Amino acid sequence: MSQPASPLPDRGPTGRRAKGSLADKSAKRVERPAPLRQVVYDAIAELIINRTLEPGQHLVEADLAEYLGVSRQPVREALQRLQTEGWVDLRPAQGAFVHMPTDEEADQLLGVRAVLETHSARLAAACASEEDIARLWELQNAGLAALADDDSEALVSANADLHSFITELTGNAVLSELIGLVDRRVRWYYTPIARPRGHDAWHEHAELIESIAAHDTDKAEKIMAQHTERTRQAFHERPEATRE
Amino acid sequence: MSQPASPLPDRGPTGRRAKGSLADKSAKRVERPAPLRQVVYDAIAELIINRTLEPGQHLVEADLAEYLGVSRQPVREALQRLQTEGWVDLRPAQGAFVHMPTDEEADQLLGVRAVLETHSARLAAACASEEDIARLWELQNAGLAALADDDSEALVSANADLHSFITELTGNAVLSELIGLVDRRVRWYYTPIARPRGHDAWHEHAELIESIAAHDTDKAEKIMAQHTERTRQAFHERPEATRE
DNA sequence: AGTTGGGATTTTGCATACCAAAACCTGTAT
DNA sequence: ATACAGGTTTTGGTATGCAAAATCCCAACT
Repeated sequence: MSQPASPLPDRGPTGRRAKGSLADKSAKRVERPAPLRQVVYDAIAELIINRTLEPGQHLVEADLAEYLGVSRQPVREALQRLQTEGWVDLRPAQGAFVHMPTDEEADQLLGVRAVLETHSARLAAACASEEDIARLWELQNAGLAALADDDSEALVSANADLHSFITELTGNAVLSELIGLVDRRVRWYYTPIARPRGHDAWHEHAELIESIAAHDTDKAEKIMAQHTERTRQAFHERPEATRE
Repeated sequence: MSQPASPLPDRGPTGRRAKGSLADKSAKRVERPAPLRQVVYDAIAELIINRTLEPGQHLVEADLAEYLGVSRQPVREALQRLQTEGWVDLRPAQGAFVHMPTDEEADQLLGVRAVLETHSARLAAACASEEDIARLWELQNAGLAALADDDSEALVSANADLHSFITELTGNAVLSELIGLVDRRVRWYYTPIARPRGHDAWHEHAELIESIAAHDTDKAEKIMAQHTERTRQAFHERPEATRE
């Protein structure tokens, strides 16, 4: 045998799209209707995040399907993706249960986030362009506005936007994807401390952006390390009332 | 409305398993037959790793289902998990294509891996017990044996075992899960350089284990940073022949 | 040559129906 | 209370059907 033949029927040449005549970059595809499983995923995730579905609750496929007006198939697929991303636990032969967050897990997530974001800040400082910096200040101002309005939800969202833009600056797709995953989960735990932490956090953001603008990698790294570590501290010192 | 009522039928109390009478720790459940989707996942992943299915190849659900002797459903579910873990790309309305690894992506993966493993080494050095150390030396010897046998596959496997045990030492489940994900993908790219890199790598491992045994967190961190960075370098200097 | 256009075919995405095995629930007898 | 027996629910998987979308193929046209 000269080479391992595929056990699957031959489907012709593997690499389509061979010659790139029309611009490869900025390939803004035609708008495609989102697959149903994606819509279902978003819907269930939203129900979990806003606590409509409580931690520990048993999610019955048939019930979800009926409630959302779809069949069991997309619900099953959504639940499995929700598992891989930590929103639900899938117990064999028993089904899906809304994940029960523990303090220990939150701490671990915040720890991993700190490491990834710190590295991300260093890379971002190394390669941010002028317009990137401008965009950073825009996002910073959006956050300050939310802070002034005392809008907790907008604050969390603005924070996520700023951090996620920094990760994109790194040019490391793998890194930003990973941070995105961790951040979305952190956000769930984070909401209760967003308000008290807000003032300090956005002051630290300003320093961070300045060091990125100056391409001072060491300083950016250091500030982000402090920033994420303080968020972690804030979580541990959060008021009793927000604990389940 | 006093509290957001669940839109789903009431299924009684949410938290089963309330009172932890029997030991919660070391809960070694009854052996359960692996779900079919898991078996299918492993099978397809194996076919991809050993290059039976080539990068870029179009995977047709029906063909895979027939080949594996199952229906389309478990194949679909496996393919979707394979996507979230980077093995295949799922294009809407077109199906699954074996992921085509690029040098850039490999570099990004190795970069993220370096950050995570470095942090992991620090934590491991902080909290490794005597028997943990003993186990580390066992794994180290297994690696040296594979090196002596010039068994490339065993070498990659032993390397993965050692690194994965170190991540478990951290006691950070989130961290070890994430590293596991990244490592499995790195392994794919890594195989071609395992042999030349082998000798140096296992020498570095010895230093690493020593510093962990001495609970010297700074040194462990530093050595792991060098170790992973050198692996990254080795990848860039790999022989032409191994490039696709 | 090269490109355009229009079916025919294939494949996905989802719905529906059905079933065995496992887990759960309940009531009764110990 | 505990244990047991039987009925119900739920999962996990199979099979099938079908509309929409993408692909492929081939002939007609510059």
